[in-house]
Amino acid sequence: MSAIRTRFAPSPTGYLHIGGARTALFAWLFAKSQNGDCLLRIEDTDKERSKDEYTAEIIESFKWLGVEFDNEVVYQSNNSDRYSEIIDQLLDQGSAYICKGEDPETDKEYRDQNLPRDNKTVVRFKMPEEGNTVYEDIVKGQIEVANEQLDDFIIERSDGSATYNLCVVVDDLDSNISHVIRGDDHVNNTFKQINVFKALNKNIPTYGHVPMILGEDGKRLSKRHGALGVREYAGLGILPEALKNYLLRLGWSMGNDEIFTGEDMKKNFQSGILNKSPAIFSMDKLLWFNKYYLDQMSIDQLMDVIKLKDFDGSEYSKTVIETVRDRCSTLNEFITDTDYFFKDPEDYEPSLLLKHCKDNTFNHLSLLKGQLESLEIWEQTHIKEVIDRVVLDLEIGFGKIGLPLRIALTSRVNSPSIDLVCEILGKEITLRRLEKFLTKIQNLKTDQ
RNA sequence: GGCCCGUUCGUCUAGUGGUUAGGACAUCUGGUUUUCAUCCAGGCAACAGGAGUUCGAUUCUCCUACGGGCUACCA
Repeated sequence: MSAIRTRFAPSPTGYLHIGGARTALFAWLFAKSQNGDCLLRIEDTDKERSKDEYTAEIIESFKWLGVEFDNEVVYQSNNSDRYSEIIDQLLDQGSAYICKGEDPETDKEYRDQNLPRDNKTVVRFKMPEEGNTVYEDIVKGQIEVANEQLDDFIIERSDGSATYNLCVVVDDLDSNISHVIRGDDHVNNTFKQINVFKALNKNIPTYGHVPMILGEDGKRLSKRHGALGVREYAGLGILPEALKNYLLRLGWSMGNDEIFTGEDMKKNFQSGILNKSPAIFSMDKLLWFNKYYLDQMSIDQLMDVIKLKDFDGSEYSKTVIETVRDRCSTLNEFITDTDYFFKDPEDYEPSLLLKHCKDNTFNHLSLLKGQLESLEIWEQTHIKEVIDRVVLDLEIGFGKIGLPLRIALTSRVNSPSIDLVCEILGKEITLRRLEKFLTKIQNLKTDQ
């Protein structure tokens, strides 16, 4: 009888950012953990700022995140007749009044005057003038405000359209919302909405206000400090599971546990607790979660989500992924850190050459190249033996020859073990790159 | 300014009227690694301040400070 039903109600005036995504996750989990439904409602009554493309982006973002809403998406723009109906009812029963839309205090004079409606007037809701409005918040506990603090707020604009605080109540009513889980920027609206429910003589839903997310500098999250859209995290190479897990842990906890997969979340959400205070976003920790989920994936799964032409399912591409996976904490790093496995370095950082190629580097590398050419079994251990021997013979440190070799083959100073890289690349490609590199640094020397 | 809410390591947090205040991320130090990363071991680090209540408060109450939110014919 009292089925759990929640909703997430964004206004399509921008992309879905992580704060909204987290609020939605909590509303969704609250319902799903109790066999309930969670609806998506697009609050597009602000015709100026609402855009269809944002609606599409929001829906896409949730699809990616793996948050699936129930029933049809509700668009407030479709419900204007219904809002007018309720406003008329409120007017008829004396719970609202027509006024000139000046400041709330002067408008109050029209409370009982029955002004004629025209295209200049607005409709205000009559707030109780005495007593308190109190409610029990699921996350914050009891919250109370004196009614004298509350203004008679506008429910119908001069153009005849209904405003937010009225639409919300009507839609929550019509959708049979049992629990309103939303951001705590709405606590003050709750007092207004509760009084509308009362005027309508309807049951008031249970409210739960989750605190906001703050940027890394502790300030309100905005585009300037890291309030990226959900889709942008996807672009950064973050896995949806990781973002979801991180967002959950930002404000929700169950003992000392950190890892919660999609199923774990639903199963345990009721056993955990929601924090009352705002939390600061940390990219470092998100990345840690991302690495964790990356580690759980098989090579085939990785190949599937990376979506790079070079990762074609061949043994070679699998080997590449296997050898670099420890050093990657985002999907994108699999792409940017493996290019040298698929094509010869085109150019080298001049500063790199300058720093690591000294006078005798050419001779050292030439010697090494000669030794590698005559190596019959092209395997890591044998390649390592060759390098070790050359290092020993020349009485130099490994870095004197290993680093230039790494640069020659990969064009960078960090890579997996260079002997392993040689093996994976194969003898032919290794020698080819070495040859090209030798020519390069020889010219470099004659240029000087 | 008014109103509402909040405050445990740098960050996310666990926890209790009596605890060596726990974990995770970050950081630092070792070990592994010829580089980087991974991995392993260890270290540093917190109850905002002041009054009460109490035999005893991080935990309960009040005040202050600080932080966040709201204060639209936006949502």
